[in-house]
Amino acid sequence: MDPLTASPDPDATAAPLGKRARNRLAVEADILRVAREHLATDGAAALSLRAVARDLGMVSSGIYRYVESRDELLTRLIVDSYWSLATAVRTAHDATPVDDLEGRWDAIGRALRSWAVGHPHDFALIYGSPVPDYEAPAERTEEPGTAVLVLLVALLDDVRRAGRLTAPDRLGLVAVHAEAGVGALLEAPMFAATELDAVTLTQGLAAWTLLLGSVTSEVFAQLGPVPDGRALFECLLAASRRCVIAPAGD
Amino acid sequence: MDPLTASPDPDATAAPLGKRARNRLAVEADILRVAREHLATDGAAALSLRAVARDLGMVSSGIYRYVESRDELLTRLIVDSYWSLATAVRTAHDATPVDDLEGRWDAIGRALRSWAVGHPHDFALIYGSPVPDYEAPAERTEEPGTAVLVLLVALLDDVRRAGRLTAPDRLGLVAVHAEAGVGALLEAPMFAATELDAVTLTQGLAAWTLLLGSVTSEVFAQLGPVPDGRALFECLLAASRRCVIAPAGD
DNA sequence: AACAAATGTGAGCGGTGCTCTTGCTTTACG
DNA sequence: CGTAAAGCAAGAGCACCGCTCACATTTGTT
Repeated sequence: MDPLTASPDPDATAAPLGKRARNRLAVEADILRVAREHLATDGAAALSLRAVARDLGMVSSGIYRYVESRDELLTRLIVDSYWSLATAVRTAHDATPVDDLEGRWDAIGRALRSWAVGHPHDFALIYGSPVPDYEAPAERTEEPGTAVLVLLVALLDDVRRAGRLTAPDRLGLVAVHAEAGVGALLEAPMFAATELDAVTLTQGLAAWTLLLGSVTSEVFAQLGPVPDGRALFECLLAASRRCVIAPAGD
Repeated sequence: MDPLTASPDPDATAAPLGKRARNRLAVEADILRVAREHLATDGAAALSLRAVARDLGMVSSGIYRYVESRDELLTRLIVDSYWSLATAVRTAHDATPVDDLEGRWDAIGRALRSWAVGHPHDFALIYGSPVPDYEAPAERTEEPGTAVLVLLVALLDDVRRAGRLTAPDRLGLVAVHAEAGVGALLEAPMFAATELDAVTLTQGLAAWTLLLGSVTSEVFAQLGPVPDGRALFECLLAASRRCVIAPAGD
């Protein structure tokens, strides 16, 4: 089991960290590790605090000294998964030359797919049906949850700046609909450094929706058994790319 | 609660149907009705046979006379939802003139969305993350599950026949990838009456993936709060339509 | 050494899916 | 018509779950 965790450690307190505090961190890490194992083998719905405690050799009630509730554990796993995905995608993206726009899109898409295929349950945790009666606290998931989108927005703006944007009418986009649909979103801080308009953002959303839909469809086997998932994905990846980036000689 | 059910009744046995058999059918219908209510209010994961039995005034063990297990009840709900969705989509589609290709696509898309928005938990049951340790028996879900796809395939073939197909290179489709990805699928009986090739089918899958992704994204709120979901959907619907149907004057 | 905070422990509550046995009622058949 | 079979309601019970509480123990600090 890979560590999966890579959340940046904002407050690297150099406090001495007594024996007790150190042990607490270790136990918390153990809990998260075992929980991830259970998640990977049995899925989120089957995640049981009692089972995790049992695996760690502690009494069932003891785990509540370290984890507030099952939902809280789920939240930690979700945040963890978000970071894991974000770093995987970012790593792949950053390994591609900035001026290779198509390459950057493909890198993001392929990284997303391979992460999702490798961590299907984690993927389901963040992009699957929401767990009933549970809502991830926005203040903890917002940053990692939008990390991938931030990357996409930057790429989208680079495409615009390079004059490589696919013509919106190729997607049949109606400006007034796009404005109504996502215009207000452009006020978000995420778009502060960009010069994106509603139509372009909508193009980006179409591409992202197609991309995410491709991965979802494959991971959740929504189309039943497909001869070659990888090949099909390459086709859909190309289609999603074309939603935003026009072919070179155009 | 609308009946939701509309599965065709293939064997309308005119058997006398004694008192006992009649009661059994009534109880089974009651169970499904109450289960659907619970599903609509609390979601699939919170569906409890005990709670359903309690609502029906029967002892917890009694419900097992009518339902084999919780999974079996889930299967029935899934099949039910499939039929409900399929008839909603089919009804909307059939109300559109056959030669209005764009209209037919839009009708399917809008019907899908409005059904999903109106029955979010049922939608999650069908197109959400699969329930762990549970796999819907293919022989019971295949027919209703592919009903919508059958409709799309027919439309796709009509588009091809009308010479209105979007040029595949607009989607950046690579023939060899498409062949590897979905070529073998064309052997399925679903495509018997059509003359579709792998590339065209892949186009259709791209369009469907984008369409389904749009709905999923909205119902599961994957993008967070969006100003106007309806307007955004119209944009993505148009984009998905353009994956298969070229503009009229082309 | 003494004290308070952090931690470990086990019992217990109400909930779940599911099985089994015990009677009772309805149906079907000789 | 009577009897045997099949269907059914009811309850106890098993193992699991999330979670709480009172209590004992350990630990770090004053």
